[in-house]
Amino acid sequence: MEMHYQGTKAEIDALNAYIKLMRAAESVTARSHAVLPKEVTLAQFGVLEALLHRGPLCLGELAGKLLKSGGNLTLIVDNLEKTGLVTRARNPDDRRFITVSLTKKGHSFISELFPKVAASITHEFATLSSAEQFTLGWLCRKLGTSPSAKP
Amino acid sequence: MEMHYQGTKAEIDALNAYIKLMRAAESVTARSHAVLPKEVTLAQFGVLEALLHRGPLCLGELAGKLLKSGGNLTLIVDNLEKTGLVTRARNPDDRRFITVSLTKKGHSFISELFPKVAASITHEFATLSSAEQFTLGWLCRKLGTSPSAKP
DNA sequence: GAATATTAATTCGACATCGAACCATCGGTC
DNA sequence: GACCGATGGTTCGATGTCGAATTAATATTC
Repeated sequence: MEMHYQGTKAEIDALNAYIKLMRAAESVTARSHAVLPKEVTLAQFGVLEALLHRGPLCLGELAGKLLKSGGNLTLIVDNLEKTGLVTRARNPDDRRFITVSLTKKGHSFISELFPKVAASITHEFATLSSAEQFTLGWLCRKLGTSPSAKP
Repeated sequence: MEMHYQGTKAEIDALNAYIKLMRAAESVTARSHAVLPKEVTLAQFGVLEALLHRGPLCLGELAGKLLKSGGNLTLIVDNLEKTGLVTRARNPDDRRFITVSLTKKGHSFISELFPKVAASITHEFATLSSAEQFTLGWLCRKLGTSPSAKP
């Protein structure tokens, strides 16, 4: 939390904001996902949630949505398949693609779990007013989509 | 980015803010740490930075500062020791503690690297004004230190 | 239509990460 | 001074994560 670094004011301001940003992201995630049962990990929850709200997706789409590597998704889906929450199916039109779908068990599992996580996140954000949440979202959006024009 | 979930307004607002928070944290970290040479990972950089700015620390202190598990720190320090950037030393007063210190090589390495990362983070945050950075930090701080009073 | 390039997924090795079990050390108490 | 609980590190198994190499399938080009 303390800054033990001598830089310009711009650097100190940016580093302080960055540290707080990271701490907030980590601690909100840790607290709000404490409701996850031990049967699923955070990464697996992310896949199930994407499938619930967007329908069946192929592995590349999942990797894109979740900002993970392809090799990573292969493993996560492997583990979800082992526990019977999703299934793989080759796309007959283009046999390179493999579509991942929720099983009946997976659908009822994530349908029941997601509202609990949503409520938990909402509870965490309740320390901010609606306007503050909007401001936070706006600032984060500017940061996240920064064109990052290299000088 | 789109919300495919029907909840209360409070839930939708919170989830939107949460998604933007996570995306910002991930993308700023990814872009600003792209300057890291391939010899060190992000986790290793975190340890080196802590040692540079706070001096020698024992493993438990490192785990606390970086919010990582003890077992995790053992491995990260193992790898840093292999590449000769840090050393372990048992504390003679209390032989349970193991103090981790930068080697000469490690000190010059991180001393040279850190300013580059700091400049990169500053560059990423330059899309926000100083006041906006302060606001963002303040909102994140409220979120991160939320007492999370369970209802 | 056969050679080539592109794309999707998997595999693999290295590192990260957690949590639980384990081991060593210290600080009591009796 | 021997038991006993607490504390700090390590080990271990499972999962996650990346990036590079590989494989399978499709698209393109001549």
